[in-house]
Amino acid sequence: MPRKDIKQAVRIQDIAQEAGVSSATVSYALCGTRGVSADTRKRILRIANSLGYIPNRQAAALRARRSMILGFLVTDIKNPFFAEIVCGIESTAAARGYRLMLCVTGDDPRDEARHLQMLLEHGVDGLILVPIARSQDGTYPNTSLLRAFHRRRTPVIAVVDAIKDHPTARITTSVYEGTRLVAEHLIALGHRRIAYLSQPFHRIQKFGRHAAYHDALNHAGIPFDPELMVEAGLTPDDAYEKTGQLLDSGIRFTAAMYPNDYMAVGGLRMLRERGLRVPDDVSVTGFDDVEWARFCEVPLTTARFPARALGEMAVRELTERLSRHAPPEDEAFCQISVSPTLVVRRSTGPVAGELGA
Amino acid sequence: MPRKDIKQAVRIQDIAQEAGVSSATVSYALCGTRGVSADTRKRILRIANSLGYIPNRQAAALRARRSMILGFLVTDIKNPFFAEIVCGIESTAAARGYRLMLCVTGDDPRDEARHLQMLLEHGVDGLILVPIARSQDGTYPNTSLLRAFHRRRTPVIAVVDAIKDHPTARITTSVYEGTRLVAEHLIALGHRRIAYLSQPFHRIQKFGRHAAYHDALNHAGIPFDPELMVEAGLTPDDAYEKTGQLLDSGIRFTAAMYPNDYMAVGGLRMLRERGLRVPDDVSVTGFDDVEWARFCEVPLTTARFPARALGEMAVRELTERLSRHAPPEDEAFCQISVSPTLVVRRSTGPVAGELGA
DNA sequence: CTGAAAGCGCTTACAG
DNA sequence: CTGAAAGCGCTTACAG
Repeated sequence: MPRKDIKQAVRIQDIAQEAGVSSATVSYALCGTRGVSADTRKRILRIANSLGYIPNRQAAALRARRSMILGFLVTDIKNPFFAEIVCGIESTAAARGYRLMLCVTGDDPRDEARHLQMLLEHGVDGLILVPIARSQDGTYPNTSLLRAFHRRRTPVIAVVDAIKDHPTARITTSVYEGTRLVAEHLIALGHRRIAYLSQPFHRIQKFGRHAAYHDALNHAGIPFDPELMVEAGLTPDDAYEKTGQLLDSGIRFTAAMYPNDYMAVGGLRMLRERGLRVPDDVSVTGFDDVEWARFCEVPLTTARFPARALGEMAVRELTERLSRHAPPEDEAFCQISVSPTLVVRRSTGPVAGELGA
Repeated sequence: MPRKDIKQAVRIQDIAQEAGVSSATVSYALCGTRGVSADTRKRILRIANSLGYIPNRQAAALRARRSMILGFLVTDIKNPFFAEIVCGIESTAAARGYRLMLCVTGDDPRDEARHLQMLLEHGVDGLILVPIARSQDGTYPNTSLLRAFHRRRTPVIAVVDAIKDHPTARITTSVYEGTRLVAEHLIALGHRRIAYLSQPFHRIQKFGRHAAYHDALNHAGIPFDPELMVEAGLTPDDAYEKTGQLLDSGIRFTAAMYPNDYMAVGGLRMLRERGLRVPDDVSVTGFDDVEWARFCEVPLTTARFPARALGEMAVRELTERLSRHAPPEDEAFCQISVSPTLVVRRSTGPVAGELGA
């Protein structure tokens, strides 16, 4: 028994009836997919408006095979660098009529798999992902799911990091360049014992951060000391911990590099708690140049990447490809690497003494 | 002409054929909506799996009138407080089988309207929103859109802020309590000239921040000085600016309150640039207790609200109501106000001298 | 426990 | 410029 008080949603059919035309005509008038006489169109629009018509996107999606939804899969939204990328993605997508389905993986491959599966089920028109989740062996664990996107002709674009051993479109940040820029800045200031509070090692790319660090030292004739290379988790809390352990170990260093600003603030805090002055006692560097980097305790020297623009570019590439009905052959339709700029602030300075020992 | 190389998506119908049963049985087996003999079920699941079946949620949504999507409308995702709420929402939603459609309004009522409209069109099953967008006259501008959600029996829950003059469910942070806690902490430290770098005034609630500030002063017998109440935008940059202008004006104050941590870091920076020590010269307070608050230049005294839990609660209320098929009568099915805890860190201290003049 | 069939609200060839 | 009709892939009464 249908309840009288539940107002049924108005459909295209209702407008058609009211306007005395077919539902096809209403659809064409509303979407502009085909010419409709000016009179009829105006009448239809007026009626749609007066009836409070709200198109049903599910139905449209089912029939037209496009959902007008983009998926974004990210490891951690609390990292302000990713938050800014989301901003860029959301606003650009909205301007083009797309909505954003947001998935947070917490850097867990199984979570990423579950989310990719759901994104497939919801029929997103395109996928942007930060594919940081890697297995311990360094390979990317979810290639089979990505292939499912490919089979459906759903374009996929990796952002920030590329996907290991899988040729997809990507807009990556040149971590090699950035790390090298930062390292050489420190070396130029006279630092020779530079600690690197790095990411989990299995996530490091072949020609990535570690390579840049090594090359910079090598180029300056500074021997590499493995003791200075410390593995840390991707949060300020872990950077804080690991910095403390490094100080406890008695290993000498005059500068500390962090793989992102988010972690660098954790490091800064530990140094302060141990009574060390930045940059007088230790120079500190971040990576990314998030909004907060210049508001830090000591404004951070860092490598700047245009986070917001990264998100905007990703959406542009995706939507352009969607509107082109591009041939599915070139999975890697976009291969961009964004270069950083070195931003020197107060957290770095010339060497004074050496820390530890 | 259908291309041979395009592999058609496998449908329930294909599984049914392979298994020699009806598509209804496949649907029941997959969703568990009705009993299916153990044998048949097992066979169906095996076939679905081997065929790489991916359910089409658009079709299911259209028929069953539930999209399994929740909408979240937020003013600014770069504010870490909101980023943390998103975390709570996303993980809780995912655990219950819902995806998240994220909309960022930038505190613009027109943008909010556009996004609400799209959320309606996409048929979200529930809506969580931070309804900060208000018109200049202090009323909430998008009530008519919210009524459209109500007509569809789509539950709506406001988070952080309530919706002015519109009875919806809500999980708000008690800004009155928080502000009062912070103000009285400063008063107890001997401060009498407390600047308040407030939000845009038209966004202030009746029994909100300003009332708490006034009451705290009043209670302590301190006269209110309107010069100390400064209107600022909701970003660190604007807080930075306005703090500078306040210093330039020569108005004396020994403490500065900010309406959130995000803005407080902007204030801290300006104070540092002017050579003022915190808390020796000026005490500073934030609001929210975001992750970064304790990593600040000077760790912030602030009022802590459980951001992540807020998001989790909102999703729980929403999904519980959805599964209950609750009567639509009580639009305000949830009326929770979360109380803060005062977190005292290094940014506040006893009065020394007075600033300015 | 199972099946045949209607229908969710659109879009889009097909025909005029 | 317009209409009649098929169909997207599901779910769900209805009937047995």
